[in-house]
Amino acid sequence: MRDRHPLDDLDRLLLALVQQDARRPLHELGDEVGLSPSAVQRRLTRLRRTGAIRAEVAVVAPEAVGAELTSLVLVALADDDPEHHAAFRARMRAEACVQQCYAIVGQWDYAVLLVTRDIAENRELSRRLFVSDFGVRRYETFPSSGAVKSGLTLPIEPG
Amino acid sequence: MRDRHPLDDLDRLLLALVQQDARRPLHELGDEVGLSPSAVQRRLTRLRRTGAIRAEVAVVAPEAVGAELTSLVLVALADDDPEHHAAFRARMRAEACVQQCYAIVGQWDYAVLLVTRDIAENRELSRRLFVSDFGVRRYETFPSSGAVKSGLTLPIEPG
DNA sequence: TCGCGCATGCAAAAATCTTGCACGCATCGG
DNA sequence: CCGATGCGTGCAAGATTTTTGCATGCGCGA
Repeated sequence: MRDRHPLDDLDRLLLALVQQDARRPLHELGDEVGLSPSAVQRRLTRLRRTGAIRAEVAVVAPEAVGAELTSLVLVALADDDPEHHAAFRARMRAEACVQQCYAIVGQWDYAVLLVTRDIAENRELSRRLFVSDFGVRRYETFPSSGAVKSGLTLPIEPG
Repeated sequence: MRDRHPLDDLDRLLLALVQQDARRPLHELGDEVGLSPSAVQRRLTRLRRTGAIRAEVAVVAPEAVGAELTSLVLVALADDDPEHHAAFRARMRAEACVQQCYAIVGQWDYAVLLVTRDIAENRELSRRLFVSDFGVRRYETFPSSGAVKSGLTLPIEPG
């Protein structure tokens, strides 16, 4: 969270590297950016502490764990009642199958990325998450027929 | 890719752990699942080799690198010409600002998650990516006013 | 029953990470 | 102008972690 430090080019370079592969040893990263292993180490710990690096995680293949169906669900709530929105958000955060959820502006209020075992589970989940309470007015599901690209790899430019 | 092995419960448990935090030492994971460090190690390398673990990456905070604006773009191509689709997909894969892109079924063909510095860059990018060539018929942009939940954390259940 | 494949634990060896220390460099105030 | 101070660095020792060889145990099929 705390971006006390403005991030210099070396920081950005390191971020670009570790967001591709977080397992590379410090001396390798060091070679690449022209820094000693310990300097790299200290920068990384600072980036972690300040929140520039949120986490270091393994990316699991959905098929490998039986998550065969990914779908995008657009949701519109019935009103702008903050309570309804808060409840909806909380529900999204709590539900494991909700991989991502963005509040969006336009004719829809939320975009939800749902990962489920199959169509049945998806439907069951939708029925549970997107109706009645939470003040959902309507929702529309777009099943994915395949991820063209998926990841959290941000574009990082110097400067 | 190769899911030669069916993944037992320990594998799933390990996946669930490392997808939360890929930096925990083997002996810690071992304690948690009841396995020696080397056994954990061998399972993890197998999971990597078979593709169940796609990558281990650092999750970078978008704001930290000047990516202030995330938006969802729904895209419909003009026709089902495989060439057009292939070209479009290639373009999506190539573009750094395209974080995610899913082929979807319904009134839209693709859902694209665009990460940009600001509205100007977003617009510039859209103009470049979603018109003329690639056979894009129309597209609609939904700027995100905040991520309720974002990550690649899959639900992993035993069995 | 025997043999084989496979996963495990253990322990040694290798690699990596961590940390204390001294130095260089820039900024700031006297 | 000059010394104090803060900050980041490299180096090297020490701690931790990862990797690997080896022997064992278990399940399954011949």
